[in-house]
Amino acid sequence: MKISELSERTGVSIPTLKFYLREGLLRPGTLTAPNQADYDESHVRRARLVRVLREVAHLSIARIAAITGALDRGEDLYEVMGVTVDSLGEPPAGEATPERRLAAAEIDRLLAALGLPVRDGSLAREQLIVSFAAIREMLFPGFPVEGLAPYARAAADVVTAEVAATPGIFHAEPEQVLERAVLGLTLFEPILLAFRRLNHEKLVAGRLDGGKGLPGEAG
Amino acid sequence: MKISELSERTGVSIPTLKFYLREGLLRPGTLTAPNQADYDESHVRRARLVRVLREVAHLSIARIAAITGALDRGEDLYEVMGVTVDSLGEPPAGEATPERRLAAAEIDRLLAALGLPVRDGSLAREQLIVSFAAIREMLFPGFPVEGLAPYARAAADVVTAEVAATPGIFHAEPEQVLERAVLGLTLFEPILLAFRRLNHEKLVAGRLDGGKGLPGEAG
DNA sequence: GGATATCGGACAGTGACACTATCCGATAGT
DNA sequence: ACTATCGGATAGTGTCACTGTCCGATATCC
Repeated sequence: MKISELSERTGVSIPTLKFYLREGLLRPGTLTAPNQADYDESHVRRARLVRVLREVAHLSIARIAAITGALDRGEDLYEVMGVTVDSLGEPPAGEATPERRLAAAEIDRLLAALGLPVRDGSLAREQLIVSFAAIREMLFPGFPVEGLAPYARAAADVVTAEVAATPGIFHAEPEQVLERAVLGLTLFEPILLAFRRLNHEKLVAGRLDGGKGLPGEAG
Repeated sequence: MKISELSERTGVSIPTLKFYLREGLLRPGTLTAPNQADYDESHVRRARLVRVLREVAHLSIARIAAITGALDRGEDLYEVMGVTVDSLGEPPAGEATPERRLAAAEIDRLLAALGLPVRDGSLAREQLIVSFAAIREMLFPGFPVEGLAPYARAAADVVTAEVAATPGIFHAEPEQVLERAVLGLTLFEPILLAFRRLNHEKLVAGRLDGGKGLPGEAG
């Protein structure tokens, strides 16, 4: 198919598809003439993957390029998941303060105790460190690492449920296993967050007219 | 204190503080002369709040302005939490397709069954809808809304643990209850996500070599 | 009390980002 | 043959979060 059909099938505009081609998010089509290229179903799937990564996971083009690069290079599942984990969210912004270094040591201890992988430079690890340090600095001074255990447990529960719900996932065609792993990792994140946010809203709503714990004007 | 001291105490540069003042994230100091202003501890706390919202939660200036606006207007806790929930993450990018409208109806049904608040225009609800629709479209066609229940349960568990861990939180000084609620909502999100991501990494690592860790070059 | 540093405030400029527009000569479809 | 569309290259756009510069006024140090 030509680029116009690819555009119609995916809802991505032609200039944007050209941009994705330039950035390497989309592999070039097969040239049938110096200025005619042929795109196939894999391009359709890829364009949709890029769109969902942009619009649902809100990843930058550079980070999507890292993921599609790993996919196109034929990396194995572990490598692709690592790249994807390192592409979700942004790298930490601040500096490496002493507090953060202390937090890092404690986080590493906790992760080891939980049997979770501690890749060097893992973005998930970095985020744990900066969030934990910020919690200690601004919210609960002296907060213990063990206080994070409920989150680790909840996350493990969710992943266990995910595995139970998708028994055959590792037995599909190899090319699509990787894509589906990326999608599974990213598409359920907003759901988990949304439920937590709504639970918080529910909590304060209950506080307001169950016990009138309201600190507003009434003080 | 003057702006230079505020800058030193918070680690935020003077031009950036001026920018925050212009954008209304920081209330103006008390003028002691036409070109001399006095800042206090509330400004220090606010500047740090803005920083953590930028660097840890990655919120845009406009969204932080919505939160600080609610704080400064003296809105009640429920209102502030609602504004904060609507400021976390980005609004959905795509269009309202028929699939999304169907997804919306099912999500609303699920939320009602779970007793979660369904404010009109709630960003959390929107994110549930677009993610759920994307899951159905690209990952698991025919995926039932009930499949989201494990996420709702995990989120509820986490919030329950949070409440249990912070018994006195609603009895602090009113001004700080709101700030702490915002911080509690935002600072623990990256932690929950990070643990899920690491659990996924662990899962595929286990898949690859039956329990070993890294696939490295040999993979 | 005079020199110098810093002040608050206004406004312009910067660099990154994600597209979007325009132009080109070549090819496809009728 | 003629018009629409093609792929590819280059340049331009709008937004965002700062950052830099300038101003006249005030604080601070000798």
